[in-house]
Amino acid sequence: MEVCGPMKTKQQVVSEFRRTEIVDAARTAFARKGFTLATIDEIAKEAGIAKGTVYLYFRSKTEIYKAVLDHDMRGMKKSTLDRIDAAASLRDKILAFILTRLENAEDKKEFFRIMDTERGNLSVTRSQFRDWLREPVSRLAAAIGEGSRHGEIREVDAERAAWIVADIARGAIQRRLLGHSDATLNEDAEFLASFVWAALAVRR
Amino acid sequence: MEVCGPMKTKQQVVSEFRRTEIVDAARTAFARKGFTLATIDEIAKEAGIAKGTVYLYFRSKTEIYKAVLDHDMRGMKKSTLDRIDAAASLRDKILAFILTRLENAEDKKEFFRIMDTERGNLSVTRSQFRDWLREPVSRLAAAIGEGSRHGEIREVDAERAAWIVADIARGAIQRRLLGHSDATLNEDAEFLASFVWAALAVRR
Amino acid sequence: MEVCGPMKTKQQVVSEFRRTEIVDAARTAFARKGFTLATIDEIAKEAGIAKGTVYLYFRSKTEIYKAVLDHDMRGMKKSTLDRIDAAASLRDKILAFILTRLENAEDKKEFFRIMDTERGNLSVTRSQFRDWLREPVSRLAAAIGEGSRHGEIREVDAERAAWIVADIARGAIQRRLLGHSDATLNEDAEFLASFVWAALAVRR
Amino acid sequence: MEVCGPMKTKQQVVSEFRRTEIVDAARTAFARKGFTLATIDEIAKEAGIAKGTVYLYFRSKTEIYKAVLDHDMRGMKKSTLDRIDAAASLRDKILAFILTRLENAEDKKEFFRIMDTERGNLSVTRSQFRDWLREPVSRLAAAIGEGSRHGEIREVDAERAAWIVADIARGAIQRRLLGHSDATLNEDAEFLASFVWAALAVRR
DNA sequence: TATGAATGAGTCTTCATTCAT
DNA sequence: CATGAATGAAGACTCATTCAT
Repeated sequence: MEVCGPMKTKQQVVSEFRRTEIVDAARTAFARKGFTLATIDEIAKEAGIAKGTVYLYFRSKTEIYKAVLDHDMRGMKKSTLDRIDAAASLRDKILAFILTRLENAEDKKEFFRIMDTERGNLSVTRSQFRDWLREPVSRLAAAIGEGSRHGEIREVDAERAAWIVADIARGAIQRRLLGHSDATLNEDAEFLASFVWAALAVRR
Repeated sequence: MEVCGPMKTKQQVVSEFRRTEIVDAARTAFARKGFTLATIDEIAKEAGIAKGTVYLYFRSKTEIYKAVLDHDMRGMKKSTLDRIDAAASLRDKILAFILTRLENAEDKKEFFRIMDTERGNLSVTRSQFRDWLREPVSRLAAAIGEGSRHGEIREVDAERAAWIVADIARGAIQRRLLGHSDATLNEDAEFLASFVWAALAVRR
Repeated sequence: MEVCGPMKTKQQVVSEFRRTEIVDAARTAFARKGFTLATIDEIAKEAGIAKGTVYLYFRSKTEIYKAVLDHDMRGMKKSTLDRIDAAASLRDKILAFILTRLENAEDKKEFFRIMDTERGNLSVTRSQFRDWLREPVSRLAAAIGEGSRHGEIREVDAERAAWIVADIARGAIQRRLLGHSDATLNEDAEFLASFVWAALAVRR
Repeated sequence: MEVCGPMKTKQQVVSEFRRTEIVDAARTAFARKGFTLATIDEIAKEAGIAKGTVYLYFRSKTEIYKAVLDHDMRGMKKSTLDRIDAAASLRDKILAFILTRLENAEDKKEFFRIMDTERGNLSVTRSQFRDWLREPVSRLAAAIGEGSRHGEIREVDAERAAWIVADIARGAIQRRLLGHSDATLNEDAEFLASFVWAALAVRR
C-alpha cells in the first residue's frame, strides 16, 4: 500500500537515478583531471550514456560540478554532525570530528582530490566550500565552549579552537592522500585528538 | 662607485626585468582565474606588453606558472628559515614560523590564492609544492625534537607536531584571505602559538 | 535488389560520405595554396561544413593531406596497372602507361598540382610518393624486359627504360597543365610512345 | 679619379656581398625545410647576421626566395648554354645538356631540392621556373632541328624532342637525389644520351 | 649600417553546447 | 527520452616584419 506524502513518480526516480550516475561519473573525471581538463564526453562515457543526454539532466558543466560538491559535502556534513552528536564526552566529540573526516577522505578520495585540486575556478562554490565545514565546526565549537564553561578544559576561544581541529584534520588528510603517512587512520586520528586535548587541558 | 666583478650587462638587466614583470602579471592573472582560465593575452596585457613578447621570455604558459611558483616559494622558504633560525627559544621559533607564514600571506595574497586554488593541473609542481614547506617544517621539527629531548616540552613526535603547526598556520591564512578573521595578524599568530605551546607543555 | 552480406550501416555511409567530401575539398584547397598555406577553415568552407566538423573525421591537417594523396594515388595506381595489363603488345603497354597518366592528369588536375607543388613538407609521404609510381613502372619494366628477351626490341636496361617512360609522361603532363601544349591528349601520348618505341627498336 | 664604366663603389661591393651571403644561407634553409617552414631567423643565423639585417637587403621572405632561384637558375642556364655551344656534334650537344644538368644537380643539391620541393606557393615564380629551362631547351631544339634537316637524324618535332631530353634528365636527377641510382654520373648521362640518340636515329 | 626586442595577425586544435533524428 | 553529429568560440603558440637604439 502506498502511503500519501511526497511520492516520487517513476519518472522522478529514473531521473534521480540518472543524475546520480552522472554525478558519480563526474566525480571520477574531475578527480582525475580537474574541472577544466575533464570533458563532458569523458563524463558521459564514464556514465555509460551519450554526451547529449548529460544535458537533459544538467544545464552545464558547471552545474554538474556544483552537484558533485553539493552532494558530497551534504553527506559529509551529515555524517560528521551525527558522529559528533553521538559522542558522549568532549574528547570523544573532538575525536569523532577528526575520525569522521579522515574516514570520509578514505572513502571518497576522489572527492577530496577535487576539493584539494580545484577549489578555484568557480567563485560560486567558494562560499559553499566553507559552508559545509562551518556547521560541523560550529557544533564542535559549541561543545568546546560548553566544556570550557564547565571547567572541563581551560578557557579558550571555542570557535578558533574548533577551526584548529578542522585545519589539523585537513592537513592529516592531505598527507595521507599523498602517501606521506604510514600510520593507520586510527593512529593518526588519535594522535591529533591527543594533541588538541593536551592543548585544551586545564593548566595548573 | 662601481665595483668590478660579475656585473650584469644592460641586456641581462632588462631581460631580468621583463621576466619579473611577466611573472608579476602572471601571478595576478593566475590568482584571478586559475591556471587554465587565465590567458596569455591577459598576462601580456597585465604586463603591458604584447602577446608575442611573453614568448620571448618563457617557452610556454606552464613555464610561466612554474616561474611564479618557484620564485615565490623560494622567497618564502628563505624568509621562513631565516626567521626560525633567528629566534632564540623554541616558543619563539614556533611563533616565528607561524608569523612568517601569515605575513607572507598578507604580502602575497595573490600567490597564496594560487596555491590555494590550483594545486593540481601540473604534476611537475606537485612535489615542488610540498618541498617548499618541507624544509621549514623540518627545521621546526628539529627544534621541537631538541626541546623534547631537553625536557623543555613533553615527549612528542616532533615531525608530526611540526606539520600540525604548518596546518594550523595554513588554516588561519585561509580564513584571513576569506575575510573570516577580525583579529590582527599578530593576535592570530600569538593565539596559534599559544595553542601549540599549550599542547606541548610538560604535563604534570 | 538488396543482397545481404557485409552491408554498411547508414552511419557508415554518411561518415564515408563526409570523409569524401572533406578529402575533395582539401584536394582543391591544397592544389590552390599548397599544404601549409591552405587552412582548415578554408577546407571546411569548401566542404560546406564547420571547422570543428573536420576534426570529427580527421585527426589533423596532416591526416587529411595523407588521405588525399592516399586516395588519389591508390586510384591512379590501380587504373594504370589495369590498363597496362589489358594492353596486348609491348608498344600498347607503353602507350597505355603514358595515356593513363595523361588522362589521369586531365581528370585530376588538382591532385597533380599538389603532387607537383608540395612533394616536401611531409616526410611520411616521401616514400608513398615514389611508391605509387614504383609499381606501375615495375610492371612496365617487366614487359620491356620480356620484349627485350624475345628480341622484339633491342637489349636494354628495362628498369631504366621504364623510368624514362615515366619521366617523359610527367614532363608532358606538366606542360599540358601549364598550357604549353596545343596538341590533343592522344597526339601527345602517341608522340611520346613513338619516341620511346623508336629508341627501343632493334638496330640493324 | 674614377674611370668611366660600370664601376662599383665599395658600398655596392659590400652590399652585393651581403646579398650573396643571405642568398646562400637561404638556399640552405629552404632546402632543409621548404619555403614555409624555413624561418627568417634561421636564415639570418645561417648567414651569421641579425634578423633585422636581412631586411636591409631584402624586402621580404618571398624576395629572398626569388633571389635564390633567380641566381641559381641564371647560373645554370649560362653553364648549360655554354656547354651546348661548345659541343661540336649534335650527339655531344645532347650529352652536354644532360651532363650539365646532372653535374649542376650534384653541385647544388640544395637548389634542386628546393626546386623539387616547393615549386608552388609562389605563383610569380611559376613562369620563372619554366623560363630558365626554356632557353637551353630551345638551343637544343635548334640543334636537333638542324640535324633533322641535314639528315643526320630522322625527321622529328625538334621542340618536343628537346623537352623530352629535359624531362629525362630531370627524372634521372631526382632518382639520384633520392639515392635510387648506383651508377656514376657519367654512366647515367651516357645511358640517357644513347637512349635519346637511338630514338632519333634515322630509320632504315 | 646593424641589431634584436617587440609586435600582433594568423593557425591549428579543443570542447561545451545545441539540435535534428 | 536518448543520441551523437555539428557547431563555432576561444586559446596557445609562431613568425614575418618593424623600429628604436
